[in-house]
Amino acid sequence: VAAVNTAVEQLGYRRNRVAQALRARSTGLVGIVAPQVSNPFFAALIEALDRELRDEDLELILADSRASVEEEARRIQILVDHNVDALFLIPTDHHLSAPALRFAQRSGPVVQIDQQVDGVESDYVGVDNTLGMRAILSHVVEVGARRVIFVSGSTGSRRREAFETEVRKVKGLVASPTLIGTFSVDFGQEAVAQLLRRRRLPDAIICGADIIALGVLRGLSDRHIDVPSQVKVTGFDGILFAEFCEPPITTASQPVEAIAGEAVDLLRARLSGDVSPPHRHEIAPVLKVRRSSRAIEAA
Amino acid sequence: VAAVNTAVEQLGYRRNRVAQALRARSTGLVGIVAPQVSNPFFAALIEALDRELRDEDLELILADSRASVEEEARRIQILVDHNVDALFLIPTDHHLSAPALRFAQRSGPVVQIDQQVDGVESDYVGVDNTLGMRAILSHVVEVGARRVIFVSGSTGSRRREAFETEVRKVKGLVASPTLIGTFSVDFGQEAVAQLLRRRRLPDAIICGADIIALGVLRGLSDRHIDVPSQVKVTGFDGILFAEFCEPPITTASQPVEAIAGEAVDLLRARLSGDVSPPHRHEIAPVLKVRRSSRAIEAA
DNA sequence: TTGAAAGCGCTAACAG
DNA sequence: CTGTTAGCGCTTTCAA
Repeated sequence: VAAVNTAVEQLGYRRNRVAQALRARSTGLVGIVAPQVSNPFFAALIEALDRELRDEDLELILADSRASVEEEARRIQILVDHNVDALFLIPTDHHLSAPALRFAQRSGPVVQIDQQVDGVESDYVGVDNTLGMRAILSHVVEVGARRVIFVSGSTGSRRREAFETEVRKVKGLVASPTLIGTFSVDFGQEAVAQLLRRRRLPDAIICGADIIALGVLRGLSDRHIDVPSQVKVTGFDGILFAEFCEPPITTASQPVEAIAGEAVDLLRARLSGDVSPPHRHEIAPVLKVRRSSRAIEAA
Repeated sequence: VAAVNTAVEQLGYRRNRVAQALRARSTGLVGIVAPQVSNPFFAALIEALDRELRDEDLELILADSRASVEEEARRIQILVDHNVDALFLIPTDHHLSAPALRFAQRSGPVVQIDQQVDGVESDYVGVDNTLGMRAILSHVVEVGARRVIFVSGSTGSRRREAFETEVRKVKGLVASPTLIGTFSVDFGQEAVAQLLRRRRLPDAIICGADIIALGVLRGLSDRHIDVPSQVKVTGFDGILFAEFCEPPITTASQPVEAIAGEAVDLLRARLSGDVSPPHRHEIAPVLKVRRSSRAIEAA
């Protein structure tokens, strides 16, 4: 019998995972819903999650929500229909994503990543935005900035709150009203245009994401405004390209591997029946100081 | 009865797609195996494929092969085990990926994207590398380059062949021996180090991918070699960040939406029973001339 | 037109 | 210890 088994399996028999899934009520599939796969930060995160999940014999079903709450809800519904064993969600909106998140939770474990929906009890893994903002702000004040402005996409609510709380704690900093748009290079460029319609440039532009900072740099360079001598710029996330642009961007770098590892650990625990209250895991970002915020030597 | 159906369904009934899949022998899942999700070109491609597939009621299972043939084979096996209805494959090696590709073909439609495996009959959608190389080479010769070198990752075989064929057709160009490494920023930097161990810089460094070009730029800038006045640099793919680096990189831009659209069209045809011989769809890239290859005004 | 039954491939449970 | 059976939820087929 054992011989038959061995022979048959070596002759290419593979058990049917669909039938298995029907019987066992477990597909071995995990969904991930992200606002934009082409944002290098999310792409890096997805790559890291994929790698972690491989060791668990779980496969990733990818769904891009295009930063739309409706699309997000739709994609979650579809993933749930496919009986994913669990779901990773990078919420699109800290408030409007709540119903979709709650719905997802009804059918299995959900781990929120990077962004947190307000007022919903749920597992979460992400970076500590307060620490990150504090590091960025104490750095820019150190290199001589006084007037600062925050520029971010609409979802970065926790990050925005962190900015607004921390900026008050740092002596000598004055914040102009925050500029909110989308997480895109284009918005970074547009933000510069908006800024220049005001009286004068701040000393530092604090961006909620590296891709926004990239656009800000381009907007400034198009107008022949030098970074860092005329204005300093910082990003957030630590994407590869923040290091390879000109000037390289100072950023709060998210430890993507650690986040993915922690997220999968949480998932594994839930899948093996852990019913303890939601965990919120906040991982410290790493401040990478680069030329975009360098102090001016001779004043 | 109809009333009951309506009522039941509105009360949250959803049919079980796993049971449906078992019965119908169709899961509604499509696999994609890519060498590196965090390469922005692949990320953009995956995003575009996801969008196209959404309209077909198909979901994407993502598998990163980490540019390893063994891992690629393993991931394909797993996707096949999950009964994906079809597979997109961005092969890791134009030769060594052949067994895995053949294996995948035995269990359903496969569309190769971006890279082609030699000697296997298979659907394929990608860019016309010959056209792209020709455009790049005639451009660099026009801006005064004479000695050129090709720097690429190991897989870019078609692209490399295109370079080596086309470079001979352009009057006035002389090619140094090609440098082959990996598709990464790091390799771009390393390639510059290797180049500088030789006697003298070429006039133009033709990179097989934008991310390599990014590394080349950094390697050159670290050594205070100016682009484009001392050496010209070109990329391939047209990733967003090729436009937002310094200097912006001249590149053969791949029309990602068109490629994804074509790939899904092919898939749809195969899924609805089309058994015509393999289609090879080569789409023309668009040359984007940027500062990294600008002619020097005053010679 | 409506309803019952069979079976997709698997595994847990139970009988021999 | 081995072998049979039932049933996961669906859809197709065939009968009433």
